Amino acid sequence: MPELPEVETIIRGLQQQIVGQKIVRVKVNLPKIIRGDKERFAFLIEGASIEEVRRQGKIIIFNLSNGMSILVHLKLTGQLHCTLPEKPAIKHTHLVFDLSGGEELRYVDLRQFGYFLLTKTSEIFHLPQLSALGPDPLKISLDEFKGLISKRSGRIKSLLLNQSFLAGIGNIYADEILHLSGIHPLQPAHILSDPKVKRLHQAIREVLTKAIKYRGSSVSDYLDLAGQEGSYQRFHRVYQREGKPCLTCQAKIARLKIGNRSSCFCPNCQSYDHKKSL
DNA sequence: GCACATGTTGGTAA
DNA sequence: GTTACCAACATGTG
Repeated sequence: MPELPEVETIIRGLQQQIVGQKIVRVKVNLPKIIRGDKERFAFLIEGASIEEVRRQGKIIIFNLSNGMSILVHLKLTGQLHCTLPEKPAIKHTHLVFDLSGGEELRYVDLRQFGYFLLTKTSEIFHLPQLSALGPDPLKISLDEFKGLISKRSGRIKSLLLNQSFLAGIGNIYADEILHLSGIHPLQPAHILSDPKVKRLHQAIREVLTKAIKYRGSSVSDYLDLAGQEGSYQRFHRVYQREGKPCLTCQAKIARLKIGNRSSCFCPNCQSYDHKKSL
């Protein structure tokens, strides 16, 4: 479930708890999680210190003291846990870093879709995983956003999920953002009226900022570094609420498959634009 | 057991 | 470029 707010919560935890520590030892339980050179992965990072942790979109980047960087994508069910070594490893613990501070950083991933990718820090921006990402949804200006959206003819729901358009929004927040901005998920992007584009830009900031404040949404699996749930799911207005009354107008929340993803929305609150109103 | 659902994205084909 | 579909995988629900 980790989308931008969950990943942001995790990197803030990492910045507080593990930056500055040395990676003493690496245990790989499930090599397929490592992209690229599985054999040398542990060898190349043991002994290096973690100098910086940041994110780009949903990707977590660890910069190490030896000129290497680790990219981590949690995909659907990846989790990073920082715990004392005494704590028994839970099922699906695929990777363990022993840290000089005495704790362990563990990677747990039920569905095994996530990955760790080791690369030279100097080559990081040549990686397609990073270079293909669009701007950060919290940083893009309204004008920039207008420019991008006017060039896209696809359906707005799919566009919000497209990481090369904006990096970080996933299925939960796309549905919540569209509801807050009153836009139908099938709306073609380029014929949104100016006021709606402005509302959308605003809704993106509002939803993501508030979700970060509440440390993300724990729908089924997501937990933060300390194993704690987020609480933004309390504020979900449409996501996974098919058939329930809209919290704004009482109409029944509907669900559609759009681009193979389920989309929940209120047919009454969320309407289409035809680019006439300005 | 079966059918379908679940946070992501990468590859392929049209 | 867009779009649609299937793939990776484990588990839960009806």
